[in-house]
Amino acid sequence: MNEKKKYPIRAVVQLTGLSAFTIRAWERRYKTVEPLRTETNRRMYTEEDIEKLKLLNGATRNGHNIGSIAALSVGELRELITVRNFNSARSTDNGKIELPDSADGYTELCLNAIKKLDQRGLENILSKASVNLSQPQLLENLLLPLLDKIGSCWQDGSIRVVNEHMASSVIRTFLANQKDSFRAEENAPRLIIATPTGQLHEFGALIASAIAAFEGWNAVYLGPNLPAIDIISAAEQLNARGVVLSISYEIDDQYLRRDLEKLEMITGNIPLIVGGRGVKLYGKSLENTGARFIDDWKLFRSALTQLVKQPVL
Amino acid sequence: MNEKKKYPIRAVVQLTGLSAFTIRAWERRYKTVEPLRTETNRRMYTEEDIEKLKLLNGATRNGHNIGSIAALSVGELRELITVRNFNSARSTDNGKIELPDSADGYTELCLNAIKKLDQRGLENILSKASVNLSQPQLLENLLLPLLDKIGSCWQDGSIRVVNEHMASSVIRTFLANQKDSFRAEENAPRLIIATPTGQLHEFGALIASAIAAFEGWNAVYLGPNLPAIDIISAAEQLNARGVVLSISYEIDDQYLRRDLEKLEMITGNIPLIVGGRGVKLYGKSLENTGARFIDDWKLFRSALTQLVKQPVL
DNA sequence: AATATCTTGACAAATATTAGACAATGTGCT
DNA sequence: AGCACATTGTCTAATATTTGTCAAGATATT
Repeated sequence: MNEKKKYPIRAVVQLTGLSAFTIRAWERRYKTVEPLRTETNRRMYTEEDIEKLKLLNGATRNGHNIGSIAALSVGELRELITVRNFNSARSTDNGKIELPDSADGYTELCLNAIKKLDQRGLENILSKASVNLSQPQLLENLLLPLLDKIGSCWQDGSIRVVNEHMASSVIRTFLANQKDSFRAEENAPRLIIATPTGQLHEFGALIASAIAAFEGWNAVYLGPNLPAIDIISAAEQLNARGVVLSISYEIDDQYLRRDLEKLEMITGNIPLIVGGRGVKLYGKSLENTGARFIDDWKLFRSALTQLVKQPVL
Repeated sequence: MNEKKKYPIRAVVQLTGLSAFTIRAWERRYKTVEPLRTETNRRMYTEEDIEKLKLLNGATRNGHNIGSIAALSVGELRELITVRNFNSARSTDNGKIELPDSADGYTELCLNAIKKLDQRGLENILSKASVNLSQPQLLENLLLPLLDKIGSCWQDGSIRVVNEHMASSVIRTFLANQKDSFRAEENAPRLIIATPTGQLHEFGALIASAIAAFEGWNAVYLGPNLPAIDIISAAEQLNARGVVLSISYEIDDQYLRRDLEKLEMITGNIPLIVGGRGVKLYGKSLENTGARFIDDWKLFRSALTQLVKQPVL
């Protein structure tokens, strides 16, 4: 009953990040989308139109030229983007693929907004970035460096607690939404993501959730600071294909150590991936669980795709 | 309780942030709302009228033409504003959950999803509820009772930590998005919201943020667990019209007490509202700050509208 | 008496529309 | 390399529509 939601061009501009000029030019030249018109000749777009424009925008940012992809369907476009992303190693064109479209620039912008306590501004920048950068760039070239910088600025006193907390809050919901916007099919393989006891920083886990969702997993994010046993039993209850733990603190923690050692008996046949800066400290405690250790996000992606291929036991 | 309270146009202006000119023009041109009249022909608006106007205001800010959305129902408008994740056009609306009529029904559904660790289900129910319930109902009749129940279930052991954390995580981003849906004008009066040192539960503050945004404030949510001094200095830096602190724990905390006492010297002329269950414990520490104490959400709403009217010092 | 609200009509700023132009860039051909 | 050509985002100009704001004059409220 609600299939008749229509959006005027101004809303589309806000939603896609494209300029109205561009949208109209694309329509005129390539018939990308041909929105219905009101009686007074105003364009009215459907949600599907908008989705297609978003995808086209993403694809062009990644080096495709609009003229040759304009005719593709939404499905084909989605595939185009994920495929591109899958084997990002291929560099047929002359290095232009790297597209250093200044994720750094965004990082600076974000940092400024944070220093000015400009919550709204930070939200806006992130949302702009999310349409102008590819998902891996967004996470690995913008958010991770940003979180690093926030950390160091906090330590050298150039930002205060409030700034740090405000930023955390915004980034946290941004990441959660990021994950939601890539919802997989209902029956996609499930992945459980959490941070174990004593680990309060949940950014690693949130980023992992977003990546997993992007890679087509049905990612269930349980939250920070959870006992290992509970995590595993949740994984069993949900019939998960894998479990991801994020350990960020680089401080050895007796509790956590003991907690992790318990995993050994429970982990059963559910593959376990452990990632984060603090991961090296606990290698010994986890050696009997068959856990895979990862301290690099690219590795995480490939570990996920491996996991997909693995037979279900 | 057939509270047929009626509001004159002056009140509607306060509550919606629209000008009286605009409200009348909308009525004349698009029949947005057609309030009843007194015997002397003055417009008298119902609460539903006001909500619709608020929603229309929000939708126009999101790029919609007032002319083309004026005829939509309240529900359709709420749906229109929830732009966040409509990426998934393949939402598989298997109407297998029939929509409850009351907020209580939704609470039950949510609790079930939480017990089953059904993250996606919980998200879906909340998002459905947000279009079928008014904003006050959503917060006060669904989320608050739900949080209470989660708390008691957790204590009597009928749900575990994972369930509680998963729910927190989902509800938290839901609330943050709820706040974003009602973004006010850039120059709307600013309100700073935070929870002081030692207070980790941020739900109260998040709900306050959502309410404030709904009431037309430019709500800046700083985060949980912040030193009072930092909160106040942020308020000054941002030139805020008010500060809201949320104190949930009902355990007396020496640190917090001392921290709050410092507010006295800094609070200057920025009105301070303190709310939450734990608020009674600290009355004495705050008595010199002119703080207003609030332990009821309806009171919070009215306190906000009072604050709007207050002259800027 | 001062203020608030009502109706009607009107204005002006903002925004959308089309067609065409331009500059920057990439591509292909010699 | 070098040169013609194609691609593409941005922009102008002229026109039309949308929409917030207001003035004037009447009536109501405080």
